[in-house]
Amino acid sequence: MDEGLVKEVNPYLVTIFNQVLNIEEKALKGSEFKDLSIKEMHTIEAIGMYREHTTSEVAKKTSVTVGTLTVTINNLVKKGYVERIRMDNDRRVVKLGLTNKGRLLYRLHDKFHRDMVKETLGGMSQEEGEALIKGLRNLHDFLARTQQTLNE
Amino acid sequence: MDEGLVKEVNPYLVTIFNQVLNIEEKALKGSEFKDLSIKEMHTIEAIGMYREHTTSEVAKKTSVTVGTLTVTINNLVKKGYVERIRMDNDRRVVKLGLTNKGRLLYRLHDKFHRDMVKETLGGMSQEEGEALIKGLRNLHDFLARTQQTLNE
DNA sequence: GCTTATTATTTTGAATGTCAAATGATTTGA
DNA sequence: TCAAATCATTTGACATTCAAAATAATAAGC
Repeated sequence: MDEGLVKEVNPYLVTIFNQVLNIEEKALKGSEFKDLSIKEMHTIEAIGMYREHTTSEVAKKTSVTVGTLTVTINNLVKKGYVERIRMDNDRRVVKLGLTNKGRLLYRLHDKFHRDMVKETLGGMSQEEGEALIKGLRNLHDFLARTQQTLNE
Repeated sequence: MDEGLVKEVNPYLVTIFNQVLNIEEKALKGSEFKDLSIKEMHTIEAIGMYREHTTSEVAKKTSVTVGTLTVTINNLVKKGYVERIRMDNDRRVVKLGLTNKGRLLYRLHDKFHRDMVKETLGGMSQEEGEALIKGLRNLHDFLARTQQTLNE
């Protein structure tokens, strides 16, 4: 593999990271959902459209402790985006779900992501698109392995 | 462009973001630089190896306010990674530079990024690698345009 | 040369995000 | 039954962040 490509990929990755976070933050602040931070947005994203995730699961997905998540959820419940449902078969367990307001926001955010990806793939052929996916999959798998190693 | 690809790219991007941050955080904590957070690490990355960036420039690059950056720099100076040099020709301006300790860390972090990218590109042909770059470039340009629009 | 505006940075106060440890509630298993 | 395990919440201490105000230096206009 050409060393020049390696040099080129790195700055793109770094910049893209910052850009995405920055844009999402600004888009939120300019919308009807300005009472939310980007962290809260991503918690809503992790909860998702279907009431199937427990506190522990969402905490793992967002890489925070359950204690931190509980605080976040308290705020989101207060603001009307999330609801807690305690399970009847095991009353220790709480499932998290989005309210109608939460769902509306979820779809909006999802659309932003879709548009971003569509734009990325726009002007690429089917073959190039598949190569991009392959690259992302490689990256994803490498990261998963690395994460595994660090947790041992 | 195939709609299926769009659906596949999105989850990869989201997961990759979280993975990278998580791994970098853990790698730091397990190294001799455990007195640094991931945010501080990225500030050092933005300052770079050559003493040429002002406070304002680095703040813009890392997407925080100058006030926030000043606080961060205060800590990094205290910990011995960064030094401030006030310019003689315009004494309002402060240029930020890395100390030897800072440079050592910078190179270590840079190596991590390079390994990550090498692994990503490993097993890909030259053509596939170029497609990945093209995708990243499209994404980067789209984000830059979006950011521009939001700032108007 | 003075006054005013501009530019660059720092300080401050308030809100949010974070973790580790302690606590509460419930279930499981011996 | 009751001790241990599991799931979630609360609490206390810091870290991170921004907006706004304060400070400082320089430039511009008269």
